[in-house]
Amino acid sequence: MTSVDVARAAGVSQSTVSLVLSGKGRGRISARTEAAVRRAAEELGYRPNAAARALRTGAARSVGLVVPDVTHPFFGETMRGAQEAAWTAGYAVALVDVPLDRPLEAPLEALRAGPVDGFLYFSVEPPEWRPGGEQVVVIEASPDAFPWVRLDVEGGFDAALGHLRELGHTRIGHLTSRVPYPTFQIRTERWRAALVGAGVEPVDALRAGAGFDFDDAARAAGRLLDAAEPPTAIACDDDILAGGVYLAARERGLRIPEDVSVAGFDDLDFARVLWPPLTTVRADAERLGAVAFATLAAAIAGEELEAGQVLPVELVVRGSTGVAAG
Amino acid sequence: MTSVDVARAAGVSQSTVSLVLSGKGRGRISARTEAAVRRAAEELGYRPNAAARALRTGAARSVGLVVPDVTHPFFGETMRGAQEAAWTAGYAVALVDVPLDRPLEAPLEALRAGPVDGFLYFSVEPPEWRPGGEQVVVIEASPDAFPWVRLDVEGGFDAALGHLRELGHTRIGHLTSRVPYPTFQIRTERWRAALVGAGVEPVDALRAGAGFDFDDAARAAGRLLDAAEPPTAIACDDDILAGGVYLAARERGLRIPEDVSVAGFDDLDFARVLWPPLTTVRADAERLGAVAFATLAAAIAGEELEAGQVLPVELVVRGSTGVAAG
DNA sequence: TTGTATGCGTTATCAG
DNA sequence: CTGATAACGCATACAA
Repeated sequence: MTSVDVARAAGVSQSTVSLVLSGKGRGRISARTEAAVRRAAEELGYRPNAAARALRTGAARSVGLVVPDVTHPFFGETMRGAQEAAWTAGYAVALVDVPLDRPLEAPLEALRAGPVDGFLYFSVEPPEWRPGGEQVVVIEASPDAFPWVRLDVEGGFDAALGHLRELGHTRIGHLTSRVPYPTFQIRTERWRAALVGAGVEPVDALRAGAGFDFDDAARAAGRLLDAAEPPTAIACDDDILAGGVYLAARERGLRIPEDVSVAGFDDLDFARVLWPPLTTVRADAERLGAVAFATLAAAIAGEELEAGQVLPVELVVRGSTGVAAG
Repeated sequence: MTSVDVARAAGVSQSTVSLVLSGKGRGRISARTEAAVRRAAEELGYRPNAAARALRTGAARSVGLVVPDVTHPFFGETMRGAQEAAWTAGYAVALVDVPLDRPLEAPLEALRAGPVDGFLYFSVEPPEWRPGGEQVVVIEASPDAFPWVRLDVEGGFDAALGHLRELGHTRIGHLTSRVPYPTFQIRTERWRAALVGAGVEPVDALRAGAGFDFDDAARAAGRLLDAAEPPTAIACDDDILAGGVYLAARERGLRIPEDVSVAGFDDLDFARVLWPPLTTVRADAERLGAVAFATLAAAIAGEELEAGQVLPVELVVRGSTGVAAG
């Protein structure tokens, strides 16, 4: 079933078929011929061969989506936003899930061979080289060298920290991601600033790093809570980490928020189901993904674009934060 | 950067390059020539053009992954398993997120044009037609007509129900998915059977359906709990639905498990962070995905394969289930 | 307004 | 053992 078959059925040449179906025949092909071609294509169930088209045009109309953890709900939402935007723009989406502790190169290698016109890196640092002509947009990662989209992490974390300070907390702990990415480094900076502002030394005993799983986060939170002078509140880089604090507090018989306040980041769905419901910073992950794709599409189309975009976030106060004890 | 460039650099013909790099030169190409070709390819950073190869061979070495909800952690894990298996087999993975209330055809149409050699349908009913020669494997959906992989839902749900009955529960409610898929219909059948076995009529007042989000699940659970004769335990089709029961119970001042026991299905990560931790049925979603891909790969390779596979699950008893009150 | 001819980069057949 | 050469299906410059 190729354009040649359609041409034969419609009694025209192959190039006419191509012209008609690509829409580039506008005004050059007679209405009758056009109708005949369309009908033949329809009847035969013709669909253009993507490989041939890609070979000929040099564009695959598909983009690669690189995420560090498909199972993290935040990425799930971001992926949904990106993939929905991509599909409506006629782009397919290739998924690449690369755990951060594994080399990127291998899986990407395959895609760089042509199946993909560009990459969306979600919280993953793109490799240095750019051998092919693929476009790249980074989301929540280092903005150097590539167009980027990110959340207003400063504003969000400041809001959470400010909320905690208003409740009288000064010894605020920070449960941080072990991934050394800018988005998390920003959080650490704001945390330091907030503590200094509160007249408290941002000592290492008030910080602990963990991966994005509840058990690891619980262990790290435990170290914070077991310290000689434990924090009265813990600001977390992420809701998953905050979940770890719940686990650690529970093990130690500590009540939230009476004994320790907890604030998260992302507003994942499960945050509301926790008890008490988690105070967190809401981010529109789906929009983040959609904007990222739009940026990439513009780059692929060769359009001029702003270097970066910052999306707003919003503090959501729920039950896990309360006035500082004593 | 094409094979022609490599040929020129190595001082051989283009077809020799192809032979060497595809490994089909085994024993026909001299070691010296082979080395020269490989070195030239290496130095030039040559990588075969995927579109050209796909056009020539008719195989894209990529598969489509169709899921109803990328943000659901269960699909996240399944996708991870499938995509990891795919990458190690040299296949790329195209992601298609199709909410169940939306038509499948549009997004699939694009992929059927050739970029994809086969489809993995996760909890999505594949469309009837199979115009192209793509292979299809269905996961947790109707097994008719296609090879399938699924979880031992019967065994898992029976275990949960049996556990509840051992605790003395007879009026067991069922919070079910609104999606009319076999995997959920099976749960409903087992629930009916269990109630009948306990001498209780499986009336409609003991059943409620919801979508996979906490709010909707909470509303449905509320209807169960507000009934004249509410259930003393609720078996849920899924952990998200179980989360809804937590929300509904909390709103009504009911304690889990003292006033109502709750059992989930899937063992999503957040199940342990709930309070009390959720009793649920653990499913190895990652393996499900990996097995599904392996099945699809076999089908693409034209191998004979067993019609279906059932993967085991395991009951995990935690704090959300207790002895029946009264 | 339509048709002819060409090439995109590969693989694979067939001579040499 | 290696090199011409012919497709694969499409888009497009150019000719008619």
